[in-house]
Amino acid sequence: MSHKEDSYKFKKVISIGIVSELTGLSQRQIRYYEERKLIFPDRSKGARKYSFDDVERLMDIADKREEGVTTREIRKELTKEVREKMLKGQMNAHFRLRG
Amino acid sequence: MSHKEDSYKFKKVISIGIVSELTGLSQRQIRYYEERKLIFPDRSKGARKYSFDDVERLMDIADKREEGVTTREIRKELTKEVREKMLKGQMNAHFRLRG
DNA sequence: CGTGTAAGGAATTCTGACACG
DNA sequence: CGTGTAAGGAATTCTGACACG
Repeated sequence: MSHKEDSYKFKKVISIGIVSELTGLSQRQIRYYEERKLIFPDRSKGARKYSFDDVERLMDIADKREEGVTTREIRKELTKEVREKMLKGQMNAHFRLRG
Repeated sequence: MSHKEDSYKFKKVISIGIVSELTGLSQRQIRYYEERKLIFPDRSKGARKYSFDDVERLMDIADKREEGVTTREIRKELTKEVREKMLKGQMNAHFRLRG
């Protein structure tokens, strides 16, 4: 279930300059989306570090912004997704327990 | 045959400071192995950028160095591998052509 | 040969703020 | 609200060199 490649996708090692090149977003935009809690980089000695997964998420955010979706709405969608995943986890645990 | 994860593994986006943390090698060592043609980072505005594949390769190099293998020998092994891969590619082409 | 280090410069990143709308 | 920009500082990276062995 867990491949070695998974670590590549989720390991936060990319600096903001490269993320900006990869996504086409300005550093200002990327930092702002963090402020709005849409993205959660790690920090290595103060500097933000992103994963490939973060880069993909930023591209999704960019698409939604172009469609006119506000950061607030994107944030809500994220919250909802997290809520659904937790519920799913609960249900899995439930059915696992009951056969 | 080609997964999306492949691009994660080979995309050169990691700066030398992070590679140093990831491998435990000093920046001096990493640059020296490049000088000896054991590793081939990209450059983004002058700064070296490495892939996860490069990071793994550096760990292999580190292991060999600890065993006392010289950079020259490691370089020879690499040359040999490349030679073998080219031969294999030739053979694949050969048998594909002849059924 | 392989690695450490000090040196000086150039490029990167960070934060808080002002601007505009 | 979302993004641009100038500002000043701190941390990063680069190269060529000297050191040691």
